[in-house]
Amino acid sequence: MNERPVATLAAELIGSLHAIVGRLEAALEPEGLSLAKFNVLRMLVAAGEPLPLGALAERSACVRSNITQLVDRLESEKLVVRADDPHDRRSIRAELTAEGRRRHAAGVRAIEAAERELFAGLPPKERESLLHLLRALQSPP
Amino acid sequence: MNERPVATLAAELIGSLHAIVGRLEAALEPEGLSLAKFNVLRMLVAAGEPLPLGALAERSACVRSNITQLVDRLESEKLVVRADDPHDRRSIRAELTAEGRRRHAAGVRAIEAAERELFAGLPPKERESLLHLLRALQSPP
DNA sequence: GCTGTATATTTCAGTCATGAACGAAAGGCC
DNA sequence: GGCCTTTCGTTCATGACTGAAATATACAGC
Repeated sequence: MNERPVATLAAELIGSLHAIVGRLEAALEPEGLSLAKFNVLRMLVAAGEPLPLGALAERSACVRSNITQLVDRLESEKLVVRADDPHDRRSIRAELTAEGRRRHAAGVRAIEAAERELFAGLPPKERESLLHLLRALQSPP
Repeated sequence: MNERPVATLAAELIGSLHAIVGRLEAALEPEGLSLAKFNVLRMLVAAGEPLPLGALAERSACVRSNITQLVDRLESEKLVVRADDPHDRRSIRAELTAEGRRRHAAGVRAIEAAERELFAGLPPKERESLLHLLRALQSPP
């Protein structure tokens, strides 16, 4: 007779996850970064080379126009530059600047500290469980 | 030597949040509602009476200006109306319209279906575990 | 070589969110 | 009554995100 728990669960999940995002965002803020901007820098560092905007959109699981604007902002802060792709004149690649690398490094430090603090109260075994449970939610059998 | 798992967990949490929100949002979309708008309607129905915008902001854990705009949109769709508070001339209360109630009811049906589907693969016991783990994350000991 | 179709980015309009600054009203205090 | 501070809602600027429409280039098939 109790239809409520499911709804309560969803609301709480969203609330908890929202709080986590907020903490990470707060950790990045002193470095002048947002999670969105940091993620773009992170992908560029991981790739080790300039990436076409479409690739960034794909890896971020977001729409292309979002990346256009995100890169606009990053470029206006001189963290990346837009560079032509010599092999495809439609394509534009985002390339890290030296300052972009520095900010990324600062971001990594900030976010790792925040994550250690965030997960400090959760033993590794329980972290595993949490991961499994969340994954179970995403792939309905 | 492996510093990565923590970061992976956080990324995964954020991914899950996005996935869950996305599914609920998609369920609401055919009814012409977003999660944000639905939540306002939900609070008004739960309260059983018109609520001051400040109260809505507090219960949504968001800033007041956000509610101002949300109520602007809801009002332009004729789902709520702004009514003066006779006891406090600063205060403005959001009041459900008949259409607002109908849309809320439709939203409840849509979102409950989506939530049942979302949690179908997760036995009740594991739902509890998930909740406990997330709560443990929020209150560092 | 042209034509059509697909791909890559941008632009624009709209939603949802934040924070600072503002005007209006309420309430406490003397 | 007249001040001072707080509270309430709004406005404005900005960020992050979406989806539709426009533009430019690439490429396959004829």
